[in-house]
Amino acid sequence: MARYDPKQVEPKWRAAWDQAGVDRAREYDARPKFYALEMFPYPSGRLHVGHARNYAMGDVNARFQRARGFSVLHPMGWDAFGLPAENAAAERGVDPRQWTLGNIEVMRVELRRLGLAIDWSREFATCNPDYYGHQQAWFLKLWKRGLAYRKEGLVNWDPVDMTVLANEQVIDGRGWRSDAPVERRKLTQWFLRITAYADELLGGLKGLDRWPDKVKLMQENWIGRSVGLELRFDFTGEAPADAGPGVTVYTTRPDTLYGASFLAVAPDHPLAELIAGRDERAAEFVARARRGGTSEAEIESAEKRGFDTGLTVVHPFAPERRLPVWIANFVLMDYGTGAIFGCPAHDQRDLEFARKYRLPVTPVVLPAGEDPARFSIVDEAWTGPGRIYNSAFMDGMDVEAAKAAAVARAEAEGGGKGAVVYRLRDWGVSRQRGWGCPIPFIHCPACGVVPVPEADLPVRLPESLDFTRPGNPLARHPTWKHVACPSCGGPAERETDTFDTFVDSSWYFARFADAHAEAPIGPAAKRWLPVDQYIGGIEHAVLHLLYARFVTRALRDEGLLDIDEPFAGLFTQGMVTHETYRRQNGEWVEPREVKIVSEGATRRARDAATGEPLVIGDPVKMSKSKRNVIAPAEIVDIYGVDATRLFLLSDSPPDRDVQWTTAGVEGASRLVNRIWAEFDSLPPLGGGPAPGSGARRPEDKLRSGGGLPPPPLRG
RNA sequence: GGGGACGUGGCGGAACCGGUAGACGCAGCGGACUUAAAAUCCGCUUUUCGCAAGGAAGUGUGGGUUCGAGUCCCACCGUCCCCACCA
Repeated sequence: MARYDPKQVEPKWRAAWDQAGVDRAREYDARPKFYALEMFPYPSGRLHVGHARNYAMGDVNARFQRARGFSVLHPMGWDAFGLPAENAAAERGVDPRQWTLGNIEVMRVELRRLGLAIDWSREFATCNPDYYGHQQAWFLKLWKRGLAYRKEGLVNWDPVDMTVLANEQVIDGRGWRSDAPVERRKLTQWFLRITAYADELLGGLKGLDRWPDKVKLMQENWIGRSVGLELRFDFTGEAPADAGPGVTVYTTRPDTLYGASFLAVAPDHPLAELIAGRDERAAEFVARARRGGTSEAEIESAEKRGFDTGLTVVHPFAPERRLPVWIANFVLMDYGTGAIFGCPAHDQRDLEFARKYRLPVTPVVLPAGEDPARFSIVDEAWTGPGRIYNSAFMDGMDVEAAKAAAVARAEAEGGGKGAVVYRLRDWGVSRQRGWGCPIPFIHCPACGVVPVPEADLPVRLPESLDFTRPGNPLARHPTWKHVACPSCGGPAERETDTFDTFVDSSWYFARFADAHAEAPIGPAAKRWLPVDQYIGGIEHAVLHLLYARFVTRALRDEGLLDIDEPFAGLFTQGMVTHETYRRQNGEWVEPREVKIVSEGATRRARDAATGEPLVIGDPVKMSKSKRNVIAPAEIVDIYGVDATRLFLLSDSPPDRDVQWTTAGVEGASRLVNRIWAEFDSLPPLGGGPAPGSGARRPEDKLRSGGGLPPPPLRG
């Protein structure tokens, strides 16, 4: 065979590998284990070159580790619940299950064609009751431990589609499908208590020495630990009877307490709601503040607005001072205590607020080199270091010493205590969606929230659902939700919310380790976990990777796992980009319709059919809207798997973006051909002359000066 | 507003602990093979001066440390990413 023909060679070896079962992971194997995993795909229906690059990397690693003598587990499955299936159902009337399973069939064929060393015997899809039933089982266990709970919380509510949206589904303050302004709405939702592990999740990062620093830093910032003081300001005179003795605020700057000129509570703070219930103007203010968007533009332009409740509190360190209590739109209910003390001299937001409502501005931190008699705050709050003044017992201290002194005094006088607060919020896992894992609970008018008995798991989705109308199809299904209460036997209703799909992906790696086990996590998980090398996109740096780290710990405490960290090594690969092509009228043109002409060093693009000149745009992430998507199947057809993979892995460092170019894959293809020709020209192993090349021996070939130079010697 | 990463030929990029800058690939130029082309193979290819031998400059900009800096330090310019009314 003179030339390499991938169409002949590749199927032969794929079949040989399959038959020999070389990719099967063996449980009983004396060699040390290696668990290689790439983030499993959503079955969108078509394999993307980004997938091809991701799985080629994982495949190279899996084969390399096997060659090094490890017993390798390298599985594959499908993150199969999610919105695209519902959208397809709504738009084309197809059944989400059929749509999803059909996509899996197509993508499995495409993946297998890539010749990946995957143990397909462990394949599963998260939309299969065999998988999600186990998820329901461990969720019930976490509920019994108090790690899963229901509470009323503020959510992004799409008033047109009538569903909660994840933050990622809110684009510039509007629902991504309906384009309706998203409201902040109070809704009772299921939560997982990830905050109980905040400290451990933060501390655990230190041990992850095979994770990119960038990802660890992003998680650290996301968890956002801060040390400060919780302090109660007591009401003066007549406060509403049910308002309690005062308002508890949280601050990281207790050193600036003597600069306080007001208190402010969030519009959702119980006190604000209490006032709103008695005062129409307050109610109006609260309603308006709640409507405010969370998009970047809105926050930047959002004016600081407040409502004076008329209540006053006593300054805990200076009882003669009275401070007004405001409701302010810039105070967040779900951070700290939902209430702050305003120190305009040393906080920019407080300063803007104070200027608008003519509240006093008293500096208490003197920057080095300033004269205390002359120093004043104009437009910019001073947030830097300095010496404390105007502050009684803290006068003369530096900022850090004053913080400690203020906390000590607040604790001694009983009104406050040092407190560590995290930016991290509990994980809201409820979605009003029909194509997801049902949350296994039953609402009984007599018994309240009752767990589905373990024997009744899995709680299966009904066979058919109506996705053509907005809202949750499970909630309006005629029969599905009506059940007898497991506790009293009376009529009751199922929970109709389903899990956020990040729950599905928070433990799949553990299921792969014992994919057919009776229990959610089988005994073989002990052998394989943790994942030794995990590979995926940087876009999951926080959400998926943090959720998986949390669930691993929660399941460990439940006795299901015996590891702290799910992924010992992490690698984040770059995206595959491609040039874009546009007509003069701005219309995007697909690469396959473009002819590239080189004129000296400059490249020009023309429409391959009409010759119309096209504008070449910078390489950007492949997307349908810019029509610059390359389907791996077409490339593999032309160049074969090896050339395609070689190009994707060699043209650019794996953690950086790679620009897809036809010239590049052609170069890779030439190399594959040269290697083939080199070996093809050698005599067969049994001796005798090789066809067409004379009786050359390998040594002659290496010495002949032709072909590749010898590799450099390395230490 | 806060945090982080990165700036090297026409292009993607290499250079590991501070020690020959530009590996490898693409594009380009020249040659071999061929009636011709494709394919393949060989050579050249940072810029600039020079017929050549050879010389000079050169890793975003300006400083600094060092015998020696793409690499370390400071400032600036630019690009990208993450978070963001987080008290």
